[in-house]
Amino acid sequence: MKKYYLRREPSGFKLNYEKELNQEQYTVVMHPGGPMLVLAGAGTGKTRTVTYRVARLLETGTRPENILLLTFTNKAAQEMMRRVEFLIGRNVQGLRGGTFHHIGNMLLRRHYILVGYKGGFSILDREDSKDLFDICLTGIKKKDTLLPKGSVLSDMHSLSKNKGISIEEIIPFRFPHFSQVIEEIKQTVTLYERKKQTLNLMDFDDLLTNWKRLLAENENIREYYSAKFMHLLVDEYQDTNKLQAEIVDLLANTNRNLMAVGDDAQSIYSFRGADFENILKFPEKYRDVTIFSLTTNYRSTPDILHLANASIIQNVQQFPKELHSVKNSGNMPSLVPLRDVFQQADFVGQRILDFNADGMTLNEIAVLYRSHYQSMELQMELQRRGVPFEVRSGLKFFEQAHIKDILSFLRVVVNPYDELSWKRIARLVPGIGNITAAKLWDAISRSESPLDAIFEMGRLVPKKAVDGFNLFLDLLKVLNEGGHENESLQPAAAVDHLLSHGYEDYLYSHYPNAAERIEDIEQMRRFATKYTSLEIFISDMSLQSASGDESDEGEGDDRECVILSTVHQAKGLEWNTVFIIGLNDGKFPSVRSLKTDSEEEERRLFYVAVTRAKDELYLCYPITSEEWQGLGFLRPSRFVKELPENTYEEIVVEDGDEVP
DNA sequence: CTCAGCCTTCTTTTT
DNA sequence: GAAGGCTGAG
Repeated sequence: MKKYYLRREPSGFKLNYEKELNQEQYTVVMHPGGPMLVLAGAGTGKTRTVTYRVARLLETGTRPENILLLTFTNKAAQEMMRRVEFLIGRNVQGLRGGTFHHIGNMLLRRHYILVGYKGGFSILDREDSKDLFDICLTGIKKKDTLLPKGSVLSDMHSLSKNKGISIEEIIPFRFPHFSQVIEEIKQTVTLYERKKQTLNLMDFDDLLTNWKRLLAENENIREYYSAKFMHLLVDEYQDTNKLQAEIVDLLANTNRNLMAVGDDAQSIYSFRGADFENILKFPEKYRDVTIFSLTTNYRSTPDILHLANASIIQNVQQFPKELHSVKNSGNMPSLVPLRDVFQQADFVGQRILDFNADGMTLNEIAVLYRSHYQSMELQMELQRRGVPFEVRSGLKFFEQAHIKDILSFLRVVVNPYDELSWKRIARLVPGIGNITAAKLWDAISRSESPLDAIFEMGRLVPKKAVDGFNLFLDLLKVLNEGGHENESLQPAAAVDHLLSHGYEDYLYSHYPNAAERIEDIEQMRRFATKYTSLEIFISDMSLQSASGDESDEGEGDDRECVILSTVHQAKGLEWNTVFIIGLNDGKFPSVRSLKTDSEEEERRLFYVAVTRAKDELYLCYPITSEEWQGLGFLRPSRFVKELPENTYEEIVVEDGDEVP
């Protein structure tokens, strides 16, 4: 169906910028162009400003395809585009927005030849990258050498790529333990790089490095895209890394209409190479920059903001700033010592029910924590009390074994030289383990046409596995032929076929929670119906950040529920009432980050958590613990202890007369 | 030599 | 609850 829109005259937008924005926001939105740095504190209407800015650009005649919006999550991008459309009252065709990885993926699928790749390359997620490193290690590792494991190597390599620091420089600095084996590590990395290229695989970092190479090494490409994207808007600039900043610089090359939005106080991704020097040094890099500050907070009560300000002020490295609230004073934030994690769960559960009884919807309540495992007791407690909740942490949807299994089948069809996927799916056949899978791969990798050759490999398989292997071949046959002939096999049909021709049985025989897993795959199938290309479907799945949930039009699944989330995933969101649990020294801040000298980053994380709350804030910490090592007493978090006493009110919790 | 199943260990944060 | 290591069965 084709839609026609009547072109409106510029005034047709009817946006009253002066009325709908405050003075600070208004100046940003109306600014003519050039490099802009917008320092936007928490809750100061950052999204609003960005979306109005985009609307304004469109209104003054910029075409949608000449605007690029780079965000931190796909969700943020979608949200912003949705709001732009709402503002101007119609669909905006051609407006580009997404994460760096997403846009990189999109461009590289168009220009893969220029970076030495073949079409249909697969994307390695964290675990794949780790597995591939382990494979590379087997060739290099000698008996007594103390080489790091694949997972460590993967981290090391990723950090080096994202920070633009070589391996030999980064090891003494971040991984001094391995200073003796730098040569071996370098060999392994080289092998890894080569393998990715021959197997037609890109890891997450390659989506950035190859994107940068594409722009840096090809003048015509650089000129084309930097001319095309007349206006660049980068959200969460404080969490970009060196590589991403370089890409932005290359893209801004021609027009220099670059608007970077961020808040140095909310930089929480340095473990991933984010460098908030990017934001601090932005003015040096762009001398003609105009700097804006948004300091009026619309979200939180003055009481909550007071506490947040008192916390962040203890950081040395920052642009000092103070947010002021426009709301009326409310309740003091509560500090709640609890006996142990069970009492903590009990307290939070009961408080939630109380709020709910007073008429607050559950959607306005969130519980935040530093690490996923801290939510376990609470999950059990909420279950027990019948409080619906949604967990937004832990294993991502697409990282779960059953999802990856399905994807691996699809991946070998698109990229027949995907070693990891071949090995993965081969091992699903009963009777085939690592050894046989490796033999199969060995034969596959030598063959001209793996998808044909695999059918001749029956003799490599042990007798007891033959039946299973034949079923496996049948499956592949359907997937493959459907794909080749006339592209009749749509992603959704492929998923469906896998499920109904064996994988369902596999799940039932291997997992007690097979039904849930099947439900997940069903959801994936539904999601797949939006795609006509396997290749695009697979890469989108790999880059999908949201936990697979709420991919819109999920049939009425927006039942009321409490959100449980890590602080990292809560960035950019807000709730009426926020509980922060597990505020103990060693947990939040975590011991590991204290060792690596990132206390300030942990404090920023605490700041992010606190500033999610609109009206009610609870800071909870258990006093004792029955955990394995440090049995006995826990100390309250330093972030709590350093708070001035006039910023909170302490609550004492006693066991009541509740009958179990 | 291969595989599967049971055991222990250990939980940062994520595109 | 998951992932890796060890052991015993085939």
